[in-house]
Amino acid sequence: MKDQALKGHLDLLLLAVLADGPAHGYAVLAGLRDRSDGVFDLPEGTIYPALHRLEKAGLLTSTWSTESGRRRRTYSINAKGQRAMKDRRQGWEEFSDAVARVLEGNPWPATN
Amino acid sequence: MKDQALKGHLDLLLLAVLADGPAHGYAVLAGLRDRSDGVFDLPEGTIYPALHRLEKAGLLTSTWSTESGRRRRTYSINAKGQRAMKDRRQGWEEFSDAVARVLEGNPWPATN
DNA sequence: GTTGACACCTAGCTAAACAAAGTATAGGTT
DNA sequence: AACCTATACTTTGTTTAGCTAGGTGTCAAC
Repeated sequence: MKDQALKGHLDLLLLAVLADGPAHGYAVLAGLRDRSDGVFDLPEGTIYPALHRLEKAGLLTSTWSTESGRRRRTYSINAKGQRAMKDRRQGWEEFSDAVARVLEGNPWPATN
Repeated sequence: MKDQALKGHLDLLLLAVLADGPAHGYAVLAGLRDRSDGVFDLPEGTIYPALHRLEKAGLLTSTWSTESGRRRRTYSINAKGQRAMKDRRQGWEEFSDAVARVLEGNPWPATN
């Protein structure tokens, strides 16, 4: 994947993964990789701070647990997060549609 | 449009506009705005440095002219730029397809 | 004579993704 | 026992591209 391509779209991806059910960071990481067929194989240094940011913004809540000796922080999307996801999803649609229109080419003769 | 959403995708948009024919910076600005139905209404401080960057990268060439008293720098996409555009276009497809897959939701039961 | 569209420029800021390091457990291999 | 890999989480600091906010100048309209 191209450098910088993710900028501004990661939040939506994380929210979308967590919208299917609570998951801990490492599972989100794996879920994102699998769902995107390997395109979004993101480093931990990307995903953990992003989850912290989303929790701080009040879109996620987290709870600690221990599964077979390993500490896990499980994130759940809340109502505010659901709303934010819908907003960002709409934003994504608008964005990608606009890109598509630009890529489609010029609808009027290139006079000037 | 969301903050940061453009990061990493602007080059493709500029190359796509210029692929329809040479244009000066301000015309690229307007073209992008029109083609995207106002979604990409970008400030000059975004577009001019980006065009400079692309020229420096050898994807565009520019020539100065004067049209009714106003200096214009007209940019043309060259062969290298055409190739770069195809690459980035493919990158965009891959990226947006991957986002779409993630947004589609979980294809397997959310056990774990 | 001021406003607004046209047309260009750049220094400096910001924020988000990332690299790179660290901690720690469990399980398998040699 | 020593080693490695996968799991699981954390944080500091770097990068960079878009944007803010200013600047220069022309022309037409009011």
